[in-house]
Amino acid sequence: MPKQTFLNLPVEKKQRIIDAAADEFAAFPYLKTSINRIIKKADIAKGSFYQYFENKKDLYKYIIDIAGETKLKFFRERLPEYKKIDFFSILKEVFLAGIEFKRNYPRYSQIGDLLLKGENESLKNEIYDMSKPKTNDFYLELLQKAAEKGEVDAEIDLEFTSYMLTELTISVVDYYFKKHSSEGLEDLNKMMAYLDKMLYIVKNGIAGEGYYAAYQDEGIKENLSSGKN
Amino acid sequence: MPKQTFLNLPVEKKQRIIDAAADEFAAFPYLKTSINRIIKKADIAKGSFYQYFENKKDLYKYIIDIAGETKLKFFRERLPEYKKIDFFSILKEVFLAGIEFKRNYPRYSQIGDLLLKGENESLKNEIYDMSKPKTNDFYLELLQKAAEKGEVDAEIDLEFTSYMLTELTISVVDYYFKKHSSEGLEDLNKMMAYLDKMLYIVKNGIAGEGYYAAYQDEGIKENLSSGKN
Amino acid sequence: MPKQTFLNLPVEKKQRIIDAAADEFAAFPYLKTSINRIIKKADIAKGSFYQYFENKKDLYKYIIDIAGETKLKFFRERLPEYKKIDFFSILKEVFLAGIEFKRNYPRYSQIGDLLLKGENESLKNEIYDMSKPKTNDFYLELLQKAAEKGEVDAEIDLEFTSYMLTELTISVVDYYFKKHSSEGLEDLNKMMAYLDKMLYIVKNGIAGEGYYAAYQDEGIKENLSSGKN
Amino acid sequence: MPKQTFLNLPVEKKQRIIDAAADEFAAFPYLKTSINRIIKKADIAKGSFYQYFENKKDLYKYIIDIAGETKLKFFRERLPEYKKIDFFSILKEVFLAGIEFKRNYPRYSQIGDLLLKGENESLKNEIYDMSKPKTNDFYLELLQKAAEKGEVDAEIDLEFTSYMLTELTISVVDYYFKKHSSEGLEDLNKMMAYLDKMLYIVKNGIAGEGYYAAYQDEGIKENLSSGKN
DNA sequence: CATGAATGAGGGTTCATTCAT
DNA sequence: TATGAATGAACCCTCATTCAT
Repeated sequence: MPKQTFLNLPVEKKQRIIDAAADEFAAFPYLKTSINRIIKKADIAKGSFYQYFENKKDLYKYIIDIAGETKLKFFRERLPEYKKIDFFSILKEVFLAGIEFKRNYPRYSQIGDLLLKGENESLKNEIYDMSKPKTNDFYLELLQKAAEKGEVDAEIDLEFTSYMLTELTISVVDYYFKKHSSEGLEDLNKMMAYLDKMLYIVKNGIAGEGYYAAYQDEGIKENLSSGKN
Repeated sequence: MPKQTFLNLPVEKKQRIIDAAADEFAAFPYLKTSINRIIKKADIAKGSFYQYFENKKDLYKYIIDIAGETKLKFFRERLPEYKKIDFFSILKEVFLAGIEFKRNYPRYSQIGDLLLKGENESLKNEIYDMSKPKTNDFYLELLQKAAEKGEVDAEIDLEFTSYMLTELTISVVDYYFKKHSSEGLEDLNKMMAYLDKMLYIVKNGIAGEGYYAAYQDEGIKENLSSGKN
Repeated sequence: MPKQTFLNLPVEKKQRIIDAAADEFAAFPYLKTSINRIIKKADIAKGSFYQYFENKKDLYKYIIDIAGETKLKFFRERLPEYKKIDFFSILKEVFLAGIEFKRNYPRYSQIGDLLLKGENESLKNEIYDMSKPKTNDFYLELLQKAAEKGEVDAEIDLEFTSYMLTELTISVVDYYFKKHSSEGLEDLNKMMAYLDKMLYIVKNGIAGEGYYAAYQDEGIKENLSSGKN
Repeated sequence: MPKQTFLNLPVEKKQRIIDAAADEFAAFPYLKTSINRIIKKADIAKGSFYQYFENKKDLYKYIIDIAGETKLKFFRERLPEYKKIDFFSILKEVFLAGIEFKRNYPRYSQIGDLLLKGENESLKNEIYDMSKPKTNDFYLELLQKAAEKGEVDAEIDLEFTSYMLTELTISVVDYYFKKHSSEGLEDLNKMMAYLDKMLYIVKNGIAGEGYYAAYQDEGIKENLSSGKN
């Protein structure tokens, strides 16, 4: 986290530095980001940078933190009421909010994506220990409420499921870009179609009638229940 | 891909270079890998390297390709017969084979992981266009056979589902390491427990009775069907 | 030496600065010491530092001075009476006191050692001109008293001899650490054994009977007397 | 030690680099030496430097090694015959040779001095493990021969004594410069006078008649003998 | 076809000191 | 008197690529 020196800076200068850093971290994978470029863009001296932050990682964590806070605030404002609609519809809303965030804060969103997919595992873990609660627990929270209302299978492992949901949500976006790369986020309909497919799986599963017909008596049941917990 | 000069090399020398490169790409995220270290380990001249490969990326793609081929071969040999057991049990076998591959070819496995999680998106896409078909279609193939046998819901989008399955499988391993970091792959039981949870979700979905009771008459059905094909 | 501003400081703050500086100068060779670290540890402002001291060297000299005074005071208190025992036994006492000082004031002792061995010759000379008298004259004083009592050869150059004694004393400790590095000062017996060897040489010299037998008539005598003065 | 790359260089270029490095290491304490200055003076690229040497320390060790070899060669050539004269006269010759070396190879001599007095203890130890045998054993060798001829007290610890002799020799020079700083080595007579004083002490010891008269019966003898071996 | 020396921009980081407030 | 932000040169080191031999 920034040194006091940075926090004491005039707002305008602070913002200049944050902007320059966000630009850089959104534009390059962490290992390729350059302090030199950041300070040049922010128009501060090299030495000053190290008066503000311990090192590059310190700045990075700070920007990640800002991005996370911004996202959380955005979500909280956009999704004030979960009560009226069912869990899977809420998931849809959350997803839409995520897309919207990507549109409104492409830089922060991009930074988060780069981190999430970052190859620097140890850095990632360090960041996670700091920020994970905020983002990951979001789904867990929703799941818990849904469980209370009986909207989800009572026996599933909520924490595990929330993790899978997170990953699946990301996968939907990835799949979209894989199939329609470079189209941007213009055609929301296609994206939503994929989301529906994903939600269908999560909701109903994919086992077909043939499966139950053929295997239901051969101890599969036990196998299944062991997966509940 | 390597230049002809490389292919003309004696097998022993080729292997030395491949080994050195695999070591390097397994040890560092791509952006941190160093040609200097590779040529030193392989004991070849700097100039020679550039007569064998266009550049670092060229070598990287080549190693990725080898890793992919090795993995595919390993799977094909280990999973010769899918006919006798049901689809979800096969998924389990495939998963186990993946773990086994990790154990037998930790370097290649590690390289694949680093790539998959690599922050260098453009590089990744370049690689994907080349190698994804090989690994990803594996699940698709299985799904298609399962569909023929009616083991999976007839209306789901097989390609999309195979993508989700791939991601979920990876997520299971990630979750395991997140929860039991540094335990290695020793305790397969814990891992398999997570796998069962994942398969349970994929098989049955997570919608609970409360969901159907409350929302079944409010047009949710349509929503669901739109998620099928 | 410190500016008046420093001397005006409340005792507690002065001490904080002295402590921080002593820590730093004991921990690093002078050229590697950092004002940044010192002010951080002392919790004073960068600007304040330069209002208290001219620069790093100024502070360094001041700390060296304090260390010297402390050492001298320690010795004077511990060795109040030289009268009862012979000169060489006093040397032993002095040596022991030195070891004791090392134990009681490891920081100051370490600073002195770093300075003594410091590669920055010009800095060293500057310091010496200031502080050497205090420590070096200690041996000279002892030697003078011993000379008066006839305990040492009447014709030796006392000043020169005191210098050699100083160096030899240091060498004994160096030799000990060279032979038993990392043992610390725990085993005083070994150290004292080396000291005895040194004192033996200083007391008796190392010339053997064979030397006198073979060369006594060949003008060696004159050579010897020329060394007395 | 240098990489093969360096050894393959044309003699002229190698020498240019060695010269530039020797200049630098003679001019500054190790911690203040600058690779930048060295490469500028040697007129080589920054990258080239790191093709030749691992790092600054690697180069430093190399230069130290060269200096040591040069000194040893110089001594061996200048002191071919120890047989005809007594041990203490040989010491004188050795000392003179050292002075002469200082005059002929002031740079190498200066580097050695800086190292010897260097405050960077760990670096020094590293170097010592490499080069100490060559220089320190020189005195030991002489002492052993002298012991065989009975020229030195049969019971002294030769290794310990050789260490003390080394240190005393250095101290003589230090003392000279302390008393006649900035006179250079012009007035050899003064220096030799100090040497004689030192040799006198080493030869005869400094105990006076008064010492033996007063303390000889009070168990001092045992103390002395314990200092022998 | 093999070689390996040459390159120099760029990396992140530390530093003692100044000076306006 | 106290402050602490600003400075920018200097530090060591790494890098992928070129090219003359």
